[in-house]
Amino acid sequence: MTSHRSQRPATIPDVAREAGVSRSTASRALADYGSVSPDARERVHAAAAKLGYRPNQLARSMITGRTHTLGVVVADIQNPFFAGATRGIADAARAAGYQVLLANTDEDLTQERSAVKMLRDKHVDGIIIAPASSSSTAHLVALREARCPLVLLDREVPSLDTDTVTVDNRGAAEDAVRRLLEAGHRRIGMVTLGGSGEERAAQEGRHGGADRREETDRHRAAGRADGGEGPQRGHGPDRRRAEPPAQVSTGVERAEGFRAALHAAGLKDPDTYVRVGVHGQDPAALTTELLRLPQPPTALFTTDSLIALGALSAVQEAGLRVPDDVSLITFDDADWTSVIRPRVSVVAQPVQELGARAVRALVARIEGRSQARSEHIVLDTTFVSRDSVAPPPSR
Amino acid sequence: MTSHRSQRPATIPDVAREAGVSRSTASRALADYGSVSPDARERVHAAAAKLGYRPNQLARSMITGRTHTLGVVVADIQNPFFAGATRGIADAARAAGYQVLLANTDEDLTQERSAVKMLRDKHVDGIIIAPASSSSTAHLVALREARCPLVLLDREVPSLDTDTVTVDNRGAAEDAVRRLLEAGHRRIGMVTLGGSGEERAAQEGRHGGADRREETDRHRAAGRADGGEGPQRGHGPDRRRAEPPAQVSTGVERAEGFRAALHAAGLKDPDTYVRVGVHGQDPAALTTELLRLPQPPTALFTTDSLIALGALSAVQEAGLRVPDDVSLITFDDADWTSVIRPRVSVVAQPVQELGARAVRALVARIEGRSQARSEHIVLDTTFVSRDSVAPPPSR
DNA sequence: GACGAGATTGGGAACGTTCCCAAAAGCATC
DNA sequence: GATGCTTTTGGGAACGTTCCCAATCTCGTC
Repeated sequence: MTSHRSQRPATIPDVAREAGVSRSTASRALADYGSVSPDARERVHAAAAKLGYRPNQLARSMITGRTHTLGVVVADIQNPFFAGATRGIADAARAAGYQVLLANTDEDLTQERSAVKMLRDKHVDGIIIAPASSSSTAHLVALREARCPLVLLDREVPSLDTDTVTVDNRGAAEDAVRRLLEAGHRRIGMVTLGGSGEERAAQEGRHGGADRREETDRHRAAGRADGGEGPQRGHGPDRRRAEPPAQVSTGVERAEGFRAALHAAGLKDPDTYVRVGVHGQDPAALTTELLRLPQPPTALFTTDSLIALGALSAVQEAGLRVPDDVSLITFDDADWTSVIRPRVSVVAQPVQELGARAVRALVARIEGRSQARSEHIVLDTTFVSRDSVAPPPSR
Repeated sequence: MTSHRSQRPATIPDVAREAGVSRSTASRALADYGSVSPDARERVHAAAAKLGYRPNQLARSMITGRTHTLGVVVADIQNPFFAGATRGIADAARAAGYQVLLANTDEDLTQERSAVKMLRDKHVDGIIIAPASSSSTAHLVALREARCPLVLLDREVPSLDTDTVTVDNRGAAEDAVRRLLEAGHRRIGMVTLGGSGEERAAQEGRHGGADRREETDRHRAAGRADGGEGPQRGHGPDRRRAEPPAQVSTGVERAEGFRAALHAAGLKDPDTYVRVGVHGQDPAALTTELLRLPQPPTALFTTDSLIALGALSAVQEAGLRVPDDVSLITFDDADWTSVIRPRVSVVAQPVQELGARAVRALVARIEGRSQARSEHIVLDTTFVSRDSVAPPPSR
């Protein structure tokens, strides 16, 4: 086969000519629709094999309006969480007959917007996105208006009516923190990273200097610790920059769960030990800040495995030990958590499954076999109890 | 703008009509080529903005023959090495104005072949691949024959004349092992994973027809695994399953470096402590096998961070400690290697840079600005000395 | 006012497919 | 042999763009 080693790849007209039929008949025989006589069908297939014919998907997409391609927009493929989710997406997409066009945004809204634009221009059949912001969502709204199927992965956007695949972040965080409380901890720290520096600077109203941004972020992060829940609001008029909207829903929800647990235990000022950094910031520094407090936390709750690593190194740097001096629970069951000593107790998310379900929901939407109402899939997390939680040190 | 919220997205004819010019003029004004009067240009741009015109890249690709899309085929996006490389690829591609179509093959040749086929059908401008096999490469050869730009990432295929981006695996491995030797070790184990189970099963001869080709490959690869160095050949006929062919070039080269170091130190039977598993196999089990030997190795060399994790857990399982009982060096500076105690000494590869260089080489090839001869980029590894290497225990 | 050079413009074709529809062929029935 | 039905076939158009080329316009010069 493929004996004719012609320069130009064979097209349907070529195959038709070789088989002695018309374009239409050849097309029907190859795509297997309409009616074709057994004889013609066979000749066409033989000709196609002989010429090494491969259908041009671009041309096909032009006509059918379908590319069989899914756009995937994530913050950071290097984060094991997203690597796992992407893996799940890739596998499920392949199984469903779709390919994956990947964009990495580094939590940067500008990049996210341009990625979405590109994906639209390339006419992907649908998009799976872990949006960098739950507030700046014009590009996502536009997507919906253009009737482009859209599934939100891991993160939610309250104002957007679309399918989502998430976990119960609030509940899982509350459960994890409750375990720390049950171990006897009263001073529990939370370290998380949320939103992009860029967006925050933009929201602050100034956008010029790149380093001023850092500075605002810092205030913001500190401010975030001030709350966001109603009761804590009335700080006075000039604290405006002290009430930053938490950018990604997961961060917000986990913080809510964190607070709820503390609240239920009758602890006040739950945000004393909360540190929210911007993406790219060193979580170790944030942790060190906590550990240097006059009354440092005796337990730490971190919202992903990379942050946990930073926290761990800050703890070591401070000459402290897990779990004797500081207990630790983190979101995400990274590969090292069960090998490192002490093994780290984690809130395990079904990362691949999250991606796979997103694909299934998206494909269902694309292929028109799903109800009008948007679907909100919430998968279970699993608390994996290991050795990083102990009672607080007795002083 | 975009006041006309029409169902069908605007096309060039729409814009032309709105601006009162012809299709051609509109196209020229938008794509900015040929000559267009300032007046016409302005009217066209105004019309485009008003209608919210977005060029259809599919149609454009049909004409230009360029999709501005790069195909990326990797074994496992969840492996931090590939996650990092993919990250580098995604970033560099975006910078160069390309998008990334991702395929995950799980080291499975069948999947790899079909991924390559799909990418060709979608007319990607070029492909970056970390091939699962350095011997079964018909699909890659076909790619070359179709003049599809191709860059090999991380792994080489000797028989294929194309650009490659790698590190000096042999040298880096030799250097690492030499360090173990210098610390006084004489029994050094190597744990690696190579090739896919599927291919091996096929190569063992049981797998139906169509694979006889594969079988010949096996003999070749086996010869290669023996070192290619004459002296070590004669092991006797029945040791065949003790000499699994390392399928991917990195595995082979690292094994070569390993043997070269032992050889230079005057040690014989360098393969006594070499364990090669198939992809998906548990590296901990392989390690345990080594540790249970009557004369177990006092140092371990692993070829990626996931294997190191497995080795580490086997060492712990055996009640041994790093580095007191067993020293460890691994390829790949995963995030946890500097946080875990003891910190693990590693051969760090410039993962993102590897991906970025692959993109640059590929884009240069695509855009025709590279010489005819294929380019072999070899990046430097860095040995990061930490705390996992100590002298062997004195008995 | 005729001429030519250069800018500007618009129509037609092309890319490779699928889809629509009308024509042709096959075949049984009256 | 004409009629009607079904199967098979092929030509034309369409998708939305870019490219080619010839036609027109502008304008300065003799």
